[in-house]
Order: sequence, then C-alpha cells, then structure tokens
Amino acid sequence: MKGAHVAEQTTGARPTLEAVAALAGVSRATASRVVNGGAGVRAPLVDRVRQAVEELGYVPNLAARTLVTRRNDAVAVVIAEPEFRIFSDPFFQEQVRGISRELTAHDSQLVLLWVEDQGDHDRIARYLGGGHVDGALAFSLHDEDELAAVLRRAKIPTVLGGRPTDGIGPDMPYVDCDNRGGAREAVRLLVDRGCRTVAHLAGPRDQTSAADRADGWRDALGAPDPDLLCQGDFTAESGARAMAELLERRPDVDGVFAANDLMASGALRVLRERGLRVPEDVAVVGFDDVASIAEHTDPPLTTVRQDIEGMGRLMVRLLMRLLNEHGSGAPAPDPLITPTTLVRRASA
Amino acid sequence: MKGAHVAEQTTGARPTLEAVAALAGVSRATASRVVNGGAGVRAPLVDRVRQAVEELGYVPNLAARTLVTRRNDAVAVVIAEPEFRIFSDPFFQEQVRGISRELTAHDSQLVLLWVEDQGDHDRIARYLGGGHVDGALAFSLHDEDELAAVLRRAKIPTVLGGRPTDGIGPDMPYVDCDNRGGAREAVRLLVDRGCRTVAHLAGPRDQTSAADRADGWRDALGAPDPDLLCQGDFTAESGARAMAELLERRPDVDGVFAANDLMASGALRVLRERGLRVPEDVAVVGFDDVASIAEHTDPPLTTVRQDIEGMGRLMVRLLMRLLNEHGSGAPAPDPLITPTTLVRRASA
DNA sequence: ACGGCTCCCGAGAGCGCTCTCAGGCCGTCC
DNA sequence: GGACGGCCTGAGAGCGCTCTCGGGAGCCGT
Repeated sequence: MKGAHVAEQTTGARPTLEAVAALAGVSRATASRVVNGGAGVRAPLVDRVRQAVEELGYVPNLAARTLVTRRNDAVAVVIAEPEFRIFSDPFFQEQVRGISRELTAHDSQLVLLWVEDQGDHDRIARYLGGGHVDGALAFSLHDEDELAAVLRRAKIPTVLGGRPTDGIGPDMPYVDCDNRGGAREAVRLLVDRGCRTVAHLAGPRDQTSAADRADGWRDALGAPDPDLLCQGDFTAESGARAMAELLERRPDVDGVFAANDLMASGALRVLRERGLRVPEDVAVVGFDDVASIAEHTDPPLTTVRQDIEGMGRLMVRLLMRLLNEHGSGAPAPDPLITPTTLVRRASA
Repeated sequence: MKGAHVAEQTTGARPTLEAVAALAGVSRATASRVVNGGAGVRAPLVDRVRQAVEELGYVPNLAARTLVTRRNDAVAVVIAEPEFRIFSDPFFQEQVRGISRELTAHDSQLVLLWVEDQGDHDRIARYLGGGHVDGALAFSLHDEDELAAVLRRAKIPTVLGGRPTDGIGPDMPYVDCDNRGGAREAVRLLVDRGCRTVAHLAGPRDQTSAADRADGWRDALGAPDPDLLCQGDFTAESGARAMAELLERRPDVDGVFAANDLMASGALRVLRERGLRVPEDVAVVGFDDVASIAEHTDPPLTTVRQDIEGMGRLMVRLLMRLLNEHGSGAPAPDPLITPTTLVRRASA
C-alpha cells in the first residue's frame, strides 16, 4: 500500500527497470533477468524483484527492448482493401483464428494492418520496414498486386496464405491446401456414383485456388467439354447464376462440382426451384466445408474439407522458422500443402 | 548503382542514420533533421542526405525513435472476440474505415488487436502498456467487460465507440450518436403521420445504443404500454420474430420503430407475409441508414441516419486531443454526440 | 588448506535515434 | 571596423533495455 503510494507520487513517468532494481536492492541486470524469466537468479532475489515490479506497477518498455534484441514479438497480418470483404468470409475468420492462437503460443502479438488504397502502401511499407513487426502474413497475392512489391521491398520475412500467382516469384513461401487434389477427389466421387456429365461452377479466374480447383476437375475428367464450366466468383449468387446458365446450356448435367460451399448453396437453391432432386437428378459437391453453410443446406452438402484453422497455424509456424533462419542464408522453404478430405453428406 | 552495390555488401544489417551521415559527409544530427523534414538545413546538404538515404535504402528504426520521442504514431483498435462478428457488420466496417482515414491524416498507423479469450487479456495489457501504441480505441464496453479493466490498467489514452454502460465510469471519453434524440424523432414522425399505436422492436438489452433508442421511443410517447415493446437482438431474424410476436399481442399496431435497419427489414418481411401493407396499414421506421439494407428493402426504409464514418473520424480526433493533453492534468473531455437525421423513404 | 570449479551478481557498453546546446560563420548596423 | 544577432551545424548526452564479461563467493576434491 505504502509502496503503491510512493509509485503514484512519481505520477506520469512510468517506472523503469532502474527504479525496480533500486527498490529491490539489486542491479539493473539482475532485475532484467528476473523480468525475463528469472533464470540464474537465487530465489530470494527473484522474490524481491518480483515484489518491486508489483509495487511499482512496472511494465517493460517494449521499444527499448526491441532496440537491443531486434525482436518485436509481433507479426503483421496484412489485408488489402479489395479483400476486406474476406472479413465477412467465415473461411478467413477461421484462418485468422488459427493464426491468432498459434501466435499466442509463440508469445507473439498479432497486428492487423489494413491497406486501404494506393497511398497506404507507403505507410505500410514504412511500418513493415520500420521494424515494428518481425514478419508478415498476407493473403493470396496477385501479379499486379502492389502489396507484393511492398512486402518484398520491406525485406521482411513473409508467409502467404494461398498460392500466389506465378508472377510473384518462387521465393515467397506459402501455405495452401491441395486444391487440385481435393477437386480431383470430388469429381471422382461424382463419377464413381454414376454421373456421366460432371460440370464445374468455377471461382474467380484471378484466384489461384479457384484455378487449381478447375484444373483438378479437368484432371479427373480428361478433357471435359469447356461448355461444362460456368464462371462464378465464390458468392452464393454467382453459384445460382452459374447453375441456371449451366442448366440452359446442358440440361443433361447430372453432377456438379462447385468451387466452394457458398456457390454450391446457390446452385442447390436453383436446383430446388427447378424441381430437380439432389442427389438423384443432380449430385452436388462443394469445397471448403464451412460448417455454417455445408451442414445447413438442403440437402446437407457433400464437400471437400480443408483444415482452415490448421492452415493459419501452419502459416505462423512457417514464419517462425523463417524468422529463426533469417540471415543464415538458408534457402526459401518449400510451400506447405495441406491435404484435403472428402466429407460425405447427402448431396452426393 | 555503385552505391547500391556497397549497400548490399553490408548485407543483413540495416543501414543506420550514422551510415547515412557518413555517406553524405554530415553529422548524424543533420541527417536526422533531414529525415524528419529537413527544416533548418541548407538545400545542398538536404539533397546530399536525401541521396544517401536513397542509396543505402535507409529506413529509420522505429524502436529507437520511439524510445526517445515517446511517440509511436500508432493507435490500437481493440476488438473483443464476442464482438468479432462486428466485422461482418457493415456498420463497423464503415466506422473502421473512418478511423483508418483519419489516422492516416494524422500520420498514424492503425493496429488492430483482437482479444480472443481471457488469457489474451494479459497479452493485450502488456502490449498496450508496453508502449507500442499511443492510444487505443475500443467499442461499446460493458460493466462486466474485462477489457475495460485492462484498458484502465494500461493507463493508455482511450476513446470508446458507443456509450459505455454506467459501471464503466465517466472518465472514459466516447463518441456516440444521439440515439435517444434520433429515436424520438422517428417515433414523432410515426405519430405525426397518424399512427395511434406505435410499437418498438428493441435491440439487445445490454447495449446502451439499444437502451437509448428504447428510451427515445418512451420519451416521444409518454408512458407507452410495455406490451408494445418486443425484444430483439439487432439481427434480421430477431426483428421478424419480434414483429410476429407483436402482431399476436397487439393486432391494432399501426406504427413500428425498429431499433436498427436489420430488424426493420425482418419486420417488413413478416408484414408482407401477413398481407399487411406498408406504410398504409403499418408504417415502419428503422435506425442506422445502412445503405446496403435501407435502400433495398421493399418498400425502401424510412430510417434514422447516423454519420458512421464521421463517428470513426471523431473517435480519432478525440484521441489525438487526449494525446496532446496527456499529462497536462486536463479534465476528461466530454463525450462527443453526433446528431442524427431522419431519412424519409417509402416505409413511413 | 589450496587450486580449481561453478554459480551468481554487478558494471558497463552499447542498440539507433532525437534534441539540446554551444560554437562557427556570415551579414548587418552603428 | 567591431559588436551583435541570426542561422546552421556538430558534439554529446541520454531514452530504457539486454547481454557480455569479469569478479567474488561458495563448494568440491585432494
């Protein structure tokens, strides 16, 4: 109580390690040791320092610490504005959750940076390059993406979520799921259950995940009629539109592989409206296995599951490895590709 | 080119101000002056330093700068997990956009901190208290909210979005819109257009914005029959449910003030299903004027507009004022209440 | 009892930057 | 021509922390 009172006298100025050391009657070095775990300090001293910390309400000055350790214990998650919508995407939320959990396990802080427009890139670059964070995580970079350049220029260890487009270059490590393999499996299921005309409701052309899934569809089918691919953009509405278009073009379709669950749910709606039975008349498979969608469609959706939270965690682990190797001239690590599993429900 | 080459020789280690100064043939102090705007340095020297900066690819070490200036030029936006859903809320997105824009104008960086669970509070407290950010912005705090305690303990200048509950204390400045006044106006419109039985579809009890709007409804009506208030939770479904319940209890209702646009849209749907005409049989007013909703309901929604982005900007401005006054013993500033305006469309 | 060892602790040197302060230079005014 | 003032610049003192290094104390073995 009396101690706390003294502390409040020196109002404003936050107590320094020096003050803690003085109060505990030890050197600054010892106080520092205690604050950082207390290894190699005798118990009675540890206690005295701990008490002094408590009494003064000491909190280490991170800037000072960073200055000497060159660590920040903070990682930036960079989001570009056009993709801010991904916030509303359960997929992304789950991934960020994984990132956050893993970061906590590594005693690191998540710093979310939001790039709003072009002018922001300088600011972001300054921030990233200025040494406020140890590394960065970014999502699905595109060739024309200024962000890629910023990241590269900042020379900051970076891990990407989702395979970048080819123009980004091979030195950017990334984590992705086996989109192509998962898609192959999905289509094979459709074929195995007897579908003769398997179409694909494709995701946006400029996203590699969508492209890879389309490739998987082609893989499994040999050289499918291009008419069987209808373009969408990962939204439910686009799935509905693509399904309607498909029915127009190819009324004989009896199997549909949608690029994600949202599109599949849109397709399901259209099928229902047209009085087509799922899976009897048309079997449908999605991708992602987002619980809030796949389990509640009518009928429940057969889909390709990817471990989204796990991918978030992997991104962090990969980054941590990068951080440890940083400067050691180690080669850029290989991308991490997580496996997918087919989840059978009622739609196929 | 040759310079850049030299720079790359000293690989790994980032160039320091010292190196820039040496290359430019000036003192570190002068180099620092140039980097920070160049005031009071003769043009030829400025040029030489600028060139050296360019050549070496110098980026100031923010930790070192922060250590001496005690500024971070960064502000934390703290989001508690239970409210992570607000990401998907267009209301929140718009507010964050306002915050981001205003922060950029103040040359500050937005750092988004996400509190996931109880264990995170320590980490957040360390981060906030550790001096990585100059101030914090948080949203609609509740009495039982651990976050409030963390913020207070960190002794970090904080501005709240939305009036906190009374238990939080009066010393936390906040920005909010005139919920009560806006609600009064909405109800008055209903009364003026001849509604005799004006009900309220209320938002969640534990949010002050919802409580204030309900109070505004009471204000305008004197002492309305408590039966006329149906509880919801700001979601469209809850609005539909409340509307259905209301119709059950009071079939004579001819005016409805919904706590927000989403609830109003749910109510509109129920009204339509029951074959009741809007506004002829029942007039409806919402709150928020979220464009993506209010303009697209059937009929388009009459609602109370609040300047959401503006509120975000105001939060930042208020925080900046706090930052400037910090330590000067100035009294906690008054909350900022922004006015609302009634937007008349077709539903009332 | 003494050399050597281990174990703790304190002194002190920075990390990279900003900012005060004093001094040098020049122009101006008497 | 000398004194004064203004404008630039450089030297140097930290900001608060970590970490190396050396010394002192205690312990062991012989």
